[in-house]
Amino acid sequence: MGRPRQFDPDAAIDSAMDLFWRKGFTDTTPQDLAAELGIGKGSLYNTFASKRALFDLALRRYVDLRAAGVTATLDQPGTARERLRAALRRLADADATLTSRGCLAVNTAVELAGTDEDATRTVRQLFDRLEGAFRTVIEEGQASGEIAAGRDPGQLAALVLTSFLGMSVLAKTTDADRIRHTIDAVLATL
Amino acid sequence: MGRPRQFDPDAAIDSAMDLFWRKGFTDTTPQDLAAELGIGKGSLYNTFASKRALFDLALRRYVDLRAAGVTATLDQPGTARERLRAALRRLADADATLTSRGCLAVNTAVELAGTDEDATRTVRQLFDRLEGAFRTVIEEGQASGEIAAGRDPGQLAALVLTSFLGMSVLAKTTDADRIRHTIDAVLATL
DNA sequence: TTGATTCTGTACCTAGCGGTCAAGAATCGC
DNA sequence: GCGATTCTTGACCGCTAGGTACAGAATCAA
Repeated sequence: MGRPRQFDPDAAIDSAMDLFWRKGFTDTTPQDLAAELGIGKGSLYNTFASKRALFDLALRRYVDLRAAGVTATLDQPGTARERLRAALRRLADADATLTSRGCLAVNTAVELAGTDEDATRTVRQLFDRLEGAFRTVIEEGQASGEIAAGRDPGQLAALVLTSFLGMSVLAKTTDADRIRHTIDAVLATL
Repeated sequence: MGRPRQFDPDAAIDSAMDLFWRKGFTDTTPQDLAAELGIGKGSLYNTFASKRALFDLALRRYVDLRAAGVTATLDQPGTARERLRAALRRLADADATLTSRGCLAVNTAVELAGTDEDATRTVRQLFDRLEGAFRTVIEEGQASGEIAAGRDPGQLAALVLTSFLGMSVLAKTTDADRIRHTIDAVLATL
């Protein structure tokens, strides 16, 4: 009972994710959030405990979305190489475009790691999931003879992950073309 | 004439660089800076136009220090591979240690790119300088037969740069050991 | 000395932050 | 219809940010 909520909290988290993604945690104010969600500040704080709590939900959603997106792409049919390229493209496109906001997880790592253990853990979780997914495809590629079997798949996966993180940084200072070239460079080494 | 300044502005920039490096631009307050430099806020603003202007000086200094350090390491005697490893180690050690503050340029790219064209340019300058230096060593390695000559040196240099940026991000969430492993992974692909 | 000049510390200013609260509006069970 | 309950709006609050003003302290030229 009681007055029904006049907005969808779930959609609100999506919008909040978008804002935090574009502006970062610190530079996003409660005003900004309320305006973006189209609600009053009171409703915001009535539904979410604090700016920080909302950010947590948004970050978790981002991590789930990314992880799911990448594994889905990697599970598509095709050679290991093709699937890896598609996955990196997908990540890069989602992150690099739209005023080059980069990757929320990377942005958060840089902004909050060291001061916020919770956020750091969530970010690390995404990194680990991505690395694990990369490793699986690489091993498949090695099994099919498509990728040289001599090299440690864990090492290769670490390289791919690190390159992706680097691309997310690069995306903030350069154009999408350079990102695509970098993807080529990564795949050429496998 | 007039009362002589009671602190060294040059040393002040160094201290400021250190603070900005650890806490980021937004989270560093004029109070913090004055305290760290051991001077009053009045002196701070009498010497430097604004927090932003001080940051600019600090960032430029960082860029010069890094660029000089890397080229110096790469100019040392040794094989191309050895020199590259030393350079990456040096970068990683300077950036990863000490409460894992990462790389000031990377941090700045993530925090300020998109809203601050000046800072973005300065950061991009460092990235370009690093990539250029990497490329030179790689070409030397190819000439001496130490690195496979078949691959585009520009592509390899882009890969090394991107990996370094990725490591700077990773450094904020993981321990130094993982960074060292990643360096190995990068060198193994050359 | 005295003045002109430039530094120094501290009090102060305005704006905006993250967050709270009171008054009213919807909904429900009865 | 009437409470009880929960949401919504918008005014409000304490605090700190980035920055300024000002009175005093050093210096130098004359």
